[in-house]
Amino acid sequence: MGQGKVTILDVAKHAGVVPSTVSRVLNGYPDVSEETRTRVLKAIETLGYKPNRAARVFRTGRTQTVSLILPMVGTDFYIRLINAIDGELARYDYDAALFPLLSQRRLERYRDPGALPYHADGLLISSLNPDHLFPGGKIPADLPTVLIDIYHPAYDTVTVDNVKGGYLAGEHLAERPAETFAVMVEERFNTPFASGVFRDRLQGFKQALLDAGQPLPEENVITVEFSWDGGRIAAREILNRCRGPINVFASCDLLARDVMDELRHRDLPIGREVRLMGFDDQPWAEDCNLSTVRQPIEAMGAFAVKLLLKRMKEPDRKLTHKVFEPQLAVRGSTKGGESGG
Amino acid sequence: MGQGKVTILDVAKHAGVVPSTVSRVLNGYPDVSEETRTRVLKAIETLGYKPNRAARVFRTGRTQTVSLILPMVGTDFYIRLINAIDGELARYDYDAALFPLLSQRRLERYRDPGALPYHADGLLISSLNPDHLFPGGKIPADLPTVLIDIYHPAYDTVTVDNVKGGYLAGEHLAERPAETFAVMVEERFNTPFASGVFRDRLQGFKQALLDAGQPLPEENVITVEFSWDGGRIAAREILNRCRGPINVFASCDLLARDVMDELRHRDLPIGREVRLMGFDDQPWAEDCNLSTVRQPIEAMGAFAVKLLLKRMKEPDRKLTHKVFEPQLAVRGSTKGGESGG
DNA sequence: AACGATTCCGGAAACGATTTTGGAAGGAGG
DNA sequence: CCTCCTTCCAAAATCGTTTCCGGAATCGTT
Repeated sequence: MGQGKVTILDVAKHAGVVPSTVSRVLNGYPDVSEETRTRVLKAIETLGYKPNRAARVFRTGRTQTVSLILPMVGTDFYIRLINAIDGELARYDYDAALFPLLSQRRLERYRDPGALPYHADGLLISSLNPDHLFPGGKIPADLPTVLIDIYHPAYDTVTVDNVKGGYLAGEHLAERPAETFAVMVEERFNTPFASGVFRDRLQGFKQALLDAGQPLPEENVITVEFSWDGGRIAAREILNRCRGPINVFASCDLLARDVMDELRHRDLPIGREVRLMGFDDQPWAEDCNLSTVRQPIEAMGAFAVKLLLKRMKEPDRKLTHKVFEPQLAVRGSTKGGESGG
Repeated sequence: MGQGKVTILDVAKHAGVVPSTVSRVLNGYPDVSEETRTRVLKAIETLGYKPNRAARVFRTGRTQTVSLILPMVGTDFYIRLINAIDGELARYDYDAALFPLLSQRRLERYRDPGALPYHADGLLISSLNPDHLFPGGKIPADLPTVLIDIYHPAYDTVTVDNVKGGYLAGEHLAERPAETFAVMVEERFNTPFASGVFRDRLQGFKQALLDAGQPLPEENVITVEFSWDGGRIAAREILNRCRGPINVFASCDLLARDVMDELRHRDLPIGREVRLMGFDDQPWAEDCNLSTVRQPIEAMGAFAVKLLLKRMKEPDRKLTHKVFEPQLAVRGSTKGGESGG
């Protein structure tokens, strides 16, 4: 029963009350006697009434929805971020809608202020620079917005200190003297998709080595494309160039795993002659026994949600630029060879 | 200019016309002279008018949106599927909103017919069984719906013939006589997340071996949990149990890659003494030289979108159950050892 | 018994667009 | 000059809810 055309008016009529009373029941407002409440509830039940979301959104101007715009959904970073954000939003009775920027066409559609992502109470943007994303650098719709994993002076931002992360990795490896290499992922700048995190990690890493008096030669920075065997290629090049003890810093764990596979293939014991660090602390990094740098992604996601909700409540509050600290996760892949006591 | 509160009425006033005329201009309807059109357009420009999506949706009852509900977003299958669906929908001027079922809490929210995913013109559900997903098995909102990667008699469905895929793999390996193993991923049934694809693949595989007169012993089916090193563990067990030529069928490529890593670690030449097949044809399978079974995910996504749009146009059309054929992708990991000429 | 406060509910005006209807102006044809 | 058809636009109804206002009934206090 209920052909989907039942309105609040029908319910009101059936219960012998007026629409505003039904609305009060629906929204849990006070000023409704227990008796009328049950009568209305019963009418809703028997008529199979389902509130019209469009009408409600239209009237109230609130969607109880937050849109999350991000480059893609497939990497571990985004998976964890999505999980964290979705979970936190659910706690506050908000829905989350995901909008990956999977094609040029999509991106162009999202330049229209009337596009679906802006049909929300707030906006979370991850790893994308509004300056490059939108013409004029302004987000099409005027929504409360928080940026994640990318810094921008004009928005609330939640980032992790990648320079610091690289520095930690550098410090850690510098304690174990060896010929040192850094494997980088190629970033294409001047696109919305280059957030500069890899550059920052490398910068911190170099600085740490410099501070330790072991500056990294420029030719020891090996840049590879991000493909499934980029790390293998890099590993081979390193092993061709060098025989003694080696330190390798890979700017992300995926890369590190490929390097590790290649080393294992050559039966090189990891952690003694060759030491390896990743970055990200992917879920499998512990199983791999891979030393790495951990980003508190879950905390970042939760913080971003809370920040956005605050911004939605007080549009005029001053900007927040939260920077999370990465943490060193030392495991077997760098265990041997300390120089100091 | 334009505090975000400009309505169609303001535009009309400014242009010296009536709201309905502005609406006609906005929607490209006829019966507007070129002169008024430009006048209205100019008023829109100077006032910075942005149409109110909520009002439009409310009035028209159309959202130009399709919701995609799926278990998660991180695996290659879903990434490709999302890409395909998103791209196809964009071609028809539809927006796509993603709703991964990441937590129990989320799932419960989505049982409410007023939840965000149902605020759309149509619904795509991937890999989830409505019977287990929703109490009573009925989708909360009465929307045009197409199921992907799972069969159900009461809905339009788009699936791939996993039994056939397993059969192809079995046939292929049976031509290369050896002790044969199958590595399975554990599926938890009676949850919304068990679509049965792995079971189907194994069933087809067994049948092929049976038809070839080389039935697969039950103890040669090795079931592992889906974790990063499940494949390694399986590989070790297989190698412990058997010395001669070996055929291994892994029910997905991820598993196959782990098996491969373990074999490589032991310096066993893949493709001669040990032959390996995967399933899925992940993007990196070609680089790995891994024989596998390819699912036409892109075609499935595009077909599902077209089917949904048809269903939206004609709610009474008869059900479609489209089954796509998987294809064998023969590569180096199974090249050697044919028995026949 | 009088009075203000509280509880409960009805009436009606919004919210901002689309859609339907009707009619004025202008042109063509008899 | 009258009729008939286009072309163009105005007027008003409408979508389904929420919210504001106000009045009647009930309650508690003095």
